[in-house]
Amino acid sequence: MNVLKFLDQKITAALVAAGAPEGSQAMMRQSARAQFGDYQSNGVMPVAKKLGMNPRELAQKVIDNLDLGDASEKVEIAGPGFINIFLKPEWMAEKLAATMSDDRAGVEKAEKPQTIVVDLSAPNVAKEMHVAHLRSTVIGDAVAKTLEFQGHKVVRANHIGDWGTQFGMLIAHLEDLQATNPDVMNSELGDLEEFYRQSKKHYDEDPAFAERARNYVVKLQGGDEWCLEQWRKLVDVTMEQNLHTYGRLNCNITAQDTMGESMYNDMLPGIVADLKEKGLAVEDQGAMVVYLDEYKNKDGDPMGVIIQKRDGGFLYTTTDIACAKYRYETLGADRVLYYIDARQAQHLQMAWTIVRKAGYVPESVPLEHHAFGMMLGKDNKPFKTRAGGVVKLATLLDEATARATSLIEEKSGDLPADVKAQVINAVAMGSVKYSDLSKNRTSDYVFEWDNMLSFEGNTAPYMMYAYTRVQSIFRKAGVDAASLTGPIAITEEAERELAMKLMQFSEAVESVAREGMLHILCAYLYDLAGSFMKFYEFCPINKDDVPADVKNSRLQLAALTARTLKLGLGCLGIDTVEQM
RNA sequence: GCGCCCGUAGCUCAGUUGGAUAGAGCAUCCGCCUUCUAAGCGGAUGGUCGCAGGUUCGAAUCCUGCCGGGCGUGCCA
Repeated sequence: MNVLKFLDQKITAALVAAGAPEGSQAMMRQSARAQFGDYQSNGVMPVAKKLGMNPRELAQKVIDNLDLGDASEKVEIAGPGFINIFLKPEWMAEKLAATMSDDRAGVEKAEKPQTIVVDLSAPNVAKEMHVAHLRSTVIGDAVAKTLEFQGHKVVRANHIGDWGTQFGMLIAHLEDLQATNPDVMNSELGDLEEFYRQSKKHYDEDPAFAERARNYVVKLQGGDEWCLEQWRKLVDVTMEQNLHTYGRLNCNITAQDTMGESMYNDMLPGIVADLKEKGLAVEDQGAMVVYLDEYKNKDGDPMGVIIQKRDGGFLYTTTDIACAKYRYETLGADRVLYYIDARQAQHLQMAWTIVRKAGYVPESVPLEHHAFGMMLGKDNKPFKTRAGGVVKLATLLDEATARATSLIEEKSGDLPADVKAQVINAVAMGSVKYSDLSKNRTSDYVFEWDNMLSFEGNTAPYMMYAYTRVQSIFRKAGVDAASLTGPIAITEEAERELAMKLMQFSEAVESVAREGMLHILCAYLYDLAGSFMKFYEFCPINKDDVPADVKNSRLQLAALTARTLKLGLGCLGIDTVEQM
């Protein structure tokens, strides 16, 4: 169940019964401090002000109209008019005992399942993924997993950069390489970054090569078979590598999810014609332009967005307009989430403004830009290596694996080889992902090896470790977690704290689904694991002097902890292991 | 020039959309393994929330102005 929602409904009703206007908010929150109870309502004060009442008097009237049944132990007014709610341990115990038979750990299925398109990852063809791609990939996939857990139909849309003028030089360069080595696709293209660099260099230094490249651009756009074939090779070899990386990262992004820029080519002429017909686009200096009053240019005039160049070529705004249209019309999206760099915010807003004006996607279908910040170096400036380049994502993952290997050799060298390999992988990939997921996605973040590959404190291994401790308890007890029944008793403080955390899983999940902020789920799981660690220290289970009923109760709390951690980490795309 | 974003402990970051005494991790220091895995637990140190005003019962959060940084701003994506 969702305790917050339950209390919010009760207090809201009581607030209205106490004379507050319809629509008043209870403003329920988890309490900031233990002394303020488990939950607090902050909604009385604003209402009292509006009504010209004494807030504490109104709070009292709210309490008089409040019926929480056997859920609360104490409800008190504090400070200027807060209402603090202390839940009854017996009530919590009863709810948790009921959750034992729920393999979703208390998270309800969505009332109205939606089709949600998640735009994510978007690597570029003929380039390797670098660390900046981590955010879009990992966050997008985790949100997708969370939404799927809620029962929504999710379409992962991998908007790869597979079109544009750069393909002329890439095809020309590929042609040259193939002339000397017919098997180049299978051998030398292992390093795409180098391939791209070489072709760019050639393009800049050799006029004849550049001329051939430009010619290929025209032919490619005109649908030339040979050019398309070369282009397809580049796309395939790139995506083969990227799919391998997704697999390493435990991201469920497949070949079927690849929906690159090129996919919308056929739609573009029709879009431009339609916008012109609707009077939204006009010709200016040979180009087709949409003027938007919502945005101003340097001179303070409405900003013009070019949707078709003078030479007839299209720009990425046009593609993004077509893309939004496609996702609504063809994919049947009820909601579209874009995990894209914050720098593209204005561009997306403009494209969507046009989409709305043209009526391609109704207002009832939200287009949400879930932006994230840039990657910075230690000097707080945009991140670059000493050579001015980028760190390849594969390099980061290799380094993580190497570090995890030496740590696990040191700490658990005697694990069977296959188990050990599994643990190394889970720890390495979990750490990298968690370091990204646990940060508020809207802010820039500093790339630091040690920080990103840390295995101590607020990291994925901490939670994985908590999980293995539960498994260890069950191995020692010789009990099957699934077979447990009977009453749960909450008496110790550590039990109470853990029980409260266990009941708040659904709140974290719903928050993620609403806002796409994974760090909220990370923070929740870290709190949960922390509560369990304390419980583990202070509430023994497999000890001779522990009464059978207490042991049975604590085993259930442990079992629920494991289940919640596994489900929660599952939403993040982080694996659990049985021992480590 | 205009627009958007950012500035919180030595470092990396939270701060539930205006709530109570600003919290974690790392680092530093002190305790805890013959007791279910010490990748852990308990405790300590560490803050003029960039600066200055304003709004109100209440501001890290909202408004204004500065300072500092980043990004974007018509024919790349």
